[in-house]
Amino acid sequence: MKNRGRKTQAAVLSVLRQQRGALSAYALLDELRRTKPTISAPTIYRALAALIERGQVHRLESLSAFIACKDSDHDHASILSICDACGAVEESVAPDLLAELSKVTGRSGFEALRHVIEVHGRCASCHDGEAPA
Amino acid sequence: MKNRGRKTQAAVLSVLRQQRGALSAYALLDELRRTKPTISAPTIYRALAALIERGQVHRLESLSAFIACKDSDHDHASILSICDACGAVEESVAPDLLAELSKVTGRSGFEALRHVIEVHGRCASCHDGEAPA
DNA sequence: CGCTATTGCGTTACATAATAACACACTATT
DNA sequence: AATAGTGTGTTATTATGTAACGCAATAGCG
Repeated sequence: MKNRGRKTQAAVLSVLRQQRGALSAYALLDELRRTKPTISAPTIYRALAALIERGQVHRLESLSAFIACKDSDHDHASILSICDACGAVEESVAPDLLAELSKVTGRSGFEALRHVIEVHGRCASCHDGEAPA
Repeated sequence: MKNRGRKTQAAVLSVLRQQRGALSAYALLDELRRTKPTISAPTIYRALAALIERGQVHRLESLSAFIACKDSDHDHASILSICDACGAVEESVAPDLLAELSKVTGRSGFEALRHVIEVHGRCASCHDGEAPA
């Protein structure tokens, strides 16, 4: 049988999709316990690992948090914009930029295998809403 | 007095500089305890915060680890190449790339304030040394 | 169809990472 | 010298992540 753990994975993904922002593993845990009180950390982490492997979930390294991937199809790494005010996360794709990045790091013979690109700042709404003074 | 905590910061920086790769906060702690057995976690974290603030230390978000900054002068964010085989970390600077990145994330009105760019892979030595089969 | 080996999920229990909150030391000022 | 103020060092706790074990589900075999 191939999909033994898929139930948990589906539940995790479903919760993540309901969120506007990212969720820490333990926030996710609390959420999932509402319907399945016995669930525990490694279960979550394994589900997350599988989902990340398949590109359905991103881990935000700089937040130790997780978010559902929006666009279903991409093998390429994402650029994640994180609003530090409201927690909203936006995905961008820019293959040219990644190629450029690999070129820069490759100058010394480094072989790039995985790109982590996270940009912190303010989203449009939070930026506009700021007090001008 | 302005430099009360500077002793600790200097010690932390000194240890980090002796390393080829990055050090976790607790590895750093163990190291520092050799000369100052009473030192503890928050002391380290505060020293690291100050050093990071001044740009003398980088935090590797994807490793939860820290490394001394090589080139003394830069306000701009670094691109960090991390060899997953030997742990070596290399810094690159590419202002054009950062500008480009800000442009991409800025399409939706996002204001970029801090860039986290970490590239995992193999450094030149580890790449060359690999078994071809 | 039941028995047994295999695989991998779920859980318990623990390790690592980070920080809140308190107590004290040093400095500057009167 | 006494005192207020600032920030450091420590204790204790919270958060994050994982190793290792045991069990459930399945597939192979008699």
